[in-house]
Amino acid sequence: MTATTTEPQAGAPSLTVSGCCAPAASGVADDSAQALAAMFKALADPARVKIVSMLLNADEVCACDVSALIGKSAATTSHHLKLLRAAGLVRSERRGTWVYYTVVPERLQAIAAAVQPVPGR
Amino acid sequence: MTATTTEPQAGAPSLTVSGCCAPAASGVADDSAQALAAMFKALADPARVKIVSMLLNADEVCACDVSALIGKSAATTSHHLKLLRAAGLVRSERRGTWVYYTVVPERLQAIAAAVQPVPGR
DNA sequence: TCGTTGATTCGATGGACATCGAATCAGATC
DNA sequence: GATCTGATTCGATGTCCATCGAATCAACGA
Repeated sequence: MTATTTEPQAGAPSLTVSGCCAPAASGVADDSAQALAAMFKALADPARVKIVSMLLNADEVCACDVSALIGKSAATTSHHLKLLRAAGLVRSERRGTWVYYTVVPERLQAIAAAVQPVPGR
Repeated sequence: MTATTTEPQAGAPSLTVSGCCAPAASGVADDSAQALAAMFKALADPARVKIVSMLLNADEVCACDVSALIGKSAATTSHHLKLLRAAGLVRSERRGTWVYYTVVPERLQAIAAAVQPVPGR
């Protein structure tokens, strides 16, 4: 496995059903709901929220800094980064001894779009 | 407890630090991260994603319909609705025998804003 | 080649949560 | 008041997860 692992690149599902008028608010499909819930779950921890916050304010962050900034052990930090990577929200790149993390903007924008209210409502 | 319980109405925290230049990507404050993580956790379940999806596509939904649409028991449905209410993402209103749920747009927009990349980046 | 340092994985543990059946509460109707 | 129906709460249970210490892996420098 190389530095950047293969992550899910699902086409952004939206909470607002893209098709036509549902009979009585059918809602999103089962698999879409599952995919979205997985992304939300990846952010459902203060430590991971902080990590993504850091990445949003600096294009890349060294893993060695993450541990100190979230105040957790190296093992726990690696665990959180792994979950974020698995959710496709961040990417990792090894340069020599250090590993740098960057955000995946498309995925975050997908989340933003998912919770946006229907325009015509 | 009346129909509409008291829910958190925290001013939308943002993952992008609103203040000035952080020394080296300090990230969001501890309490803001916690508040955001709580909102994400409220959506970290397919059933709750479906519920919010329904509410985004219909201005209000009867609790009696929710149970059928997510395919869970009434008790479980009530549990999920309670969590969404506690997170301030939905509101409930009792009208006679039935309870109707509506989305809280500000809160969802807060989530959307939180994962939005910094404009000037 | 060896020791050093950073990153990840492994194993264990304590706590949180999704789920449901049963019980209870809240209105409405008779 | 009695009863019916919908909504919520309670208690129990099985599973998932956050956390850390220890072990392992990866790259670099002496």
